[in-house]
Amino acid sequence: MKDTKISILEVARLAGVSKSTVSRVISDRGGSVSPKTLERVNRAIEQLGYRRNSIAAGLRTRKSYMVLVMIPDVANPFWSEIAKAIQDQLELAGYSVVLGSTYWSEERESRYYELARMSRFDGVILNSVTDNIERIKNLGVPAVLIGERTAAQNIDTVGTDTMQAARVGLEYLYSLGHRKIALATSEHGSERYLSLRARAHRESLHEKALPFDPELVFSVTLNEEGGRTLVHEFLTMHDWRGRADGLLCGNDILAITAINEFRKFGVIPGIDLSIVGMDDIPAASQTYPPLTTVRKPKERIGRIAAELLLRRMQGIFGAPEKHLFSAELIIRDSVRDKRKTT
Amino acid sequence: MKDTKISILEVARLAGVSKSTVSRVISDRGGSVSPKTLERVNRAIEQLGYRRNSIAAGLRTRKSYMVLVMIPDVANPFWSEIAKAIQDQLELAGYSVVLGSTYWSEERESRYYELARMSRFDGVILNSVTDNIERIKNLGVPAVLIGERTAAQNIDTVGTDTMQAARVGLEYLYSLGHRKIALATSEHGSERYLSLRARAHRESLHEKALPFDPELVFSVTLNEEGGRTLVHEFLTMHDWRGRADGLLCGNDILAITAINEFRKFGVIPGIDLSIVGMDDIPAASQTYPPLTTVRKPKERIGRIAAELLLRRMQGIFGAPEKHLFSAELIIRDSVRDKRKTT
DNA sequence: TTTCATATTGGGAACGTTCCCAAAAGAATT
DNA sequence: AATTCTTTTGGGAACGTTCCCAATATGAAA
Repeated sequence: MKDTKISILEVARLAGVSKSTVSRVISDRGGSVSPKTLERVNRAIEQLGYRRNSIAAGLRTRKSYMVLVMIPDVANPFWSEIAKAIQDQLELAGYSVVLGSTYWSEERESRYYELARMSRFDGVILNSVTDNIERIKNLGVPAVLIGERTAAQNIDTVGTDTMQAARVGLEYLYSLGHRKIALATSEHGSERYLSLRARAHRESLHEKALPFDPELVFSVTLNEEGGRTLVHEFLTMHDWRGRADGLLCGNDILAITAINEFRKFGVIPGIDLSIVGMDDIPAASQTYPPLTTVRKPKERIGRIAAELLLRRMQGIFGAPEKHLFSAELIIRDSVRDKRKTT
Repeated sequence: MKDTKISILEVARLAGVSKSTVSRVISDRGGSVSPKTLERVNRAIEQLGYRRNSIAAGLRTRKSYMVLVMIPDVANPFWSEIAKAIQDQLELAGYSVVLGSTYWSEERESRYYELARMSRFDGVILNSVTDNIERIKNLGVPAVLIGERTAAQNIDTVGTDTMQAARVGLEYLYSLGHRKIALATSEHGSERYLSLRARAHRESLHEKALPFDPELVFSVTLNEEGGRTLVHEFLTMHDWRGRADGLLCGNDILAITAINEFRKFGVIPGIDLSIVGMDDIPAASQTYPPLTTVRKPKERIGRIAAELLLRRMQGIFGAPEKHLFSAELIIRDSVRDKRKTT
């Protein structure tokens, strides 16, 4: 009932030319064809409803024009915005983007690695839960890593300067008079994030000659559940009002959840406790009060990663590149100006 | 420097067997191989770092074990949850899921159609912006449509009963004493949504013998921008306080944005105006006040769609199936009980 | 031991393209 | 008209698998 396998040969026969000529017509690699035959071949294609089998073509050319973008959570706007930027850029160059969401599961991640290894994609852009550098190099195709990965020496990476981003938030809190600043971040995935943010936290305190209270460092996963855990732990901390006046969250999901949770328990964010997020996802401007956060250049990260991969796929190799962007403070309303007398 | 094309033949040579035998080992289709040779072949594979070229295999078998899931917006939790359910189900059956986000762009949609047509995927699950049935049938592979599509006669569809969902929300508002209920929905994509929800709205009013005020039907896109537009239009409506006491939104993104926007303008959601959303995305429980909404069975939709596609891909054809689920009211705090005296 | 059934192996022919190179056909130059 | 150059065409040979079928080895039954 359906199209029974019409290949290049059937087209060639109908058009009265050779398969090579048909191939020249359908593959845009500019083999010269006379206008007359071009017309004839196109008519035959139309008539037979022929469709090119790109699997077969890919077998011969070793190109699929497909790129795998593997990220932890497609439902997190931070990631989906990066993915969108990548997609925009790659499609301009004729590549199709395929999204893989690992949902932080190593098993899923392995699946996608397997998929990529099987010569299906021309390149991969990824943020790996498990930082298995060997596995990435083993893909056999160009790969660009997203995120700050100091360990990944020989791989192209594009990311934000995590420490700088954390410091921007901390400095702001300090500048408005906060002196007891808590930190909520994750141990999920690479431990480096924790240490980087934690390090920024500690260094900041040290510079200002402020005391370091280890209980003010909360380690939770960077999702809504983590946000609830955070608030629970925070509020059960002994004398928290005396101990903390500010809170820097590892991402906006955490911060937004925290804002809502705190309010449920009668703690008014931005009054009783100042909160600063990280990433600047769209929802950050929709909270009550709107969230002050540190914006990461998501669009830029995606675009640069795509450009870099594009170059690698064109065979332009060279020393691995490391792109590290700095983050920018977005002032909204979740931080109180403690210098003002109330 | 890298793996220079090691094929099945190199493995066969090293193991001292024929390529057929190696093929039997790597493709799990259970051709019998003696334990001894199995062992030898596996060692050779290991030793050479051989990796199966699934493009070549796919050319021969006409199977790719990849499924394309094409949805409008991967960043909307409603869609990403459905996608996740599909993924879970299909992976169980050995398929890999590839996500395509069209971001409501017809051009992107066309791209994905093209991709799917090129014999790269074994099946497609999609929610199409443009409801081009012909195009879907032309894919040449099994396809399952997500959403209520009465027009799509010959295609398998899985979705929620839009009218019933709308009615659930409306009935609830009515039962708590609301008599002037506004509706915010979209003209985006298929007009059917508008008419279905609008129809439910009108029918509901009619049943209760309530007057129909055409100005209480707002047509906006189902995203944050639409939410802001909605609130603006709503508040500039003449004598809105006298004219409306409830608002049913076409999806939660709209409702959540509206909640926040209303508050900005001093209108307290759940007190001054009751708001009901639709979908029940996670963020709905995080608003202030938490959003009363109508839950669609996202996980179920995804799972059933996947199971259906799976059956089709196994060659089990038959009459097109139409699965329509009903939605369930989730009561939170954005609707006021007007029967109580205040 | 012979005979038969069964399990295991190997060799070519697909699958549908593109690539390479040579041949043919035109166009331009002498 | 002969020569050279350029454009257009065609015919195998890949690409790396799986499939089909025949051939061989193995084991059980007679």
